[in-house]
Amino acid sequence: MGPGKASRILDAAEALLRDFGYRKVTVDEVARRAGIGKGTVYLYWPSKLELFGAVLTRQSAELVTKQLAVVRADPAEVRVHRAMRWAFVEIMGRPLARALHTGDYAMFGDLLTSDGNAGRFFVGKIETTGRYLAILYEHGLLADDPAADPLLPYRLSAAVTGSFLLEAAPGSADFALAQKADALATTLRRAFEPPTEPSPAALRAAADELIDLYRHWLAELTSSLPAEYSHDANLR
Amino acid sequence: MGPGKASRILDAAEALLRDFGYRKVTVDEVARRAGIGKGTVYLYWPSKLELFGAVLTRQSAELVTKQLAVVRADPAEVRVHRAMRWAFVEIMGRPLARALHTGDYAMFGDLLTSDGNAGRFFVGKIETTGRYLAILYEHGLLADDPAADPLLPYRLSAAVTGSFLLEAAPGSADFALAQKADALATTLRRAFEPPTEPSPAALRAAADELIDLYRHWLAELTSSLPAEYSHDANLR
DNA sequence: AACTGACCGAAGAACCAATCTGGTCAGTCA
DNA sequence: TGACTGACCAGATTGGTTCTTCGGTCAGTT
Repeated sequence: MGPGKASRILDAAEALLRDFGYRKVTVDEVARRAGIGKGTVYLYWPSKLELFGAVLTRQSAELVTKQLAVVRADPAEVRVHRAMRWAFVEIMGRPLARALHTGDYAMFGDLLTSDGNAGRFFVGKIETTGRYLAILYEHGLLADDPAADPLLPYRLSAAVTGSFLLEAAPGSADFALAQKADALATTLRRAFEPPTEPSPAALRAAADELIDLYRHWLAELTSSLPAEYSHDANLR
Repeated sequence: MGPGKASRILDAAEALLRDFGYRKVTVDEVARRAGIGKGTVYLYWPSKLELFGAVLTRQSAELVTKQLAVVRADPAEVRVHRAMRWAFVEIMGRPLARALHTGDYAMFGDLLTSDGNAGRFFVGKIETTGRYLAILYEHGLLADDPAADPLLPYRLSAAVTGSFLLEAAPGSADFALAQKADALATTLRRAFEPPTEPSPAALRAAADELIDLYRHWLAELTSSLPAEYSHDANLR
């Protein structure tokens, strides 16, 4: 079987969103590009807002799926500085994810400001980050105990955010993306990880737990997507 | 003698800028608040843009003056994590500086986007940061050699920027300002400073050089302000 | 000589008619 | 029968026009 109808609609919506932004894209345009009638779109999503919300959710699901594969291939990728370095490069390579993380909200219009939509999206991310840190500390991959230091997620967020938002500002194009990713990794390794190199066993154990965490997160993300996305091999 | 006329105009412009933003404030309003005629404003500055540019320059000069005093009182304040912690708290306590650093550009309108104005302002800051880092490394207060690592200023900027910009986003009000400042300090100390505690002699030597650097910077800032600001005791 | 405020043109606000678009639903098609 | 469609509607948006405001000037006042 080829891609389902829902997927084709999401593909069309995603391409148009990338090229013209939420406001300039009409539901009719999306339908025509997907080769269907406008009414059909409303058989799958109750509103334009939900449709494009699904585009973002799918994008997130793709990212999590890919990171899952990366960690499976190399357990050392669980380490904060490796995971964030990977995420930085990956996100910067995706126009949509990039715009989302560099604060380029012109592309999204009301899509994010309208409450409820982006809310759940970010909350899931914050929760997952908290558990991620707990797993790392448990296996000696984090310098500070997240349970004893409630500011740790904030501190990590602050350390990472700068790299993303500087990408939006001009004058940061002086360096290659890989260099900036390395800079972020260096900062994170020193500021959040223990000075000693982790053992392969600890990495393996942490990776196993993280994979489980990501699989649950992925299940949650795909649950609000068309059914065909719930059959991903990673969920088994 | 009381405050000069130029100062009173800047005071009026600053208060109105803080309360209503660049676009909503008229030159006539500034003049009336300062108790003078509109034409008089144009005897001191050639345009509205330059007038409000001077407001920002004065704000910078105040910050540098204050930091100068802080470093004079305690040489340990030259250390990256101390200096940035101080700057973070100080800037967040000043509505104008805060808006400038949290990306709240609604307050500034064309004031920053119009080329040439903000350009020089930020360039001076970048140059000074570069020299600041060189001084620190010279006295063993920095883990990496800025001369060998051209990305260091970028890396520091990225690490600091996040703290400022998270202040603009909602949901960061969960923690006290002092806690967030401490978080920033911790990240910076670990990511940029050597693991060993610096000697008082090194701090003293670095502080002396930094004070000199700041005095030159201050002279540069006040040179584009009305003459009365050039007589600051710190410039002697 | 320092200062002022009436005045000018350009930029922006306010208004309104014409157009567009999110969402619905009666009807078509397979 | 049920998946699908596109004409239709009301509310939002746009574009064009008029009216107002404001940055900057300068002849005149103090």
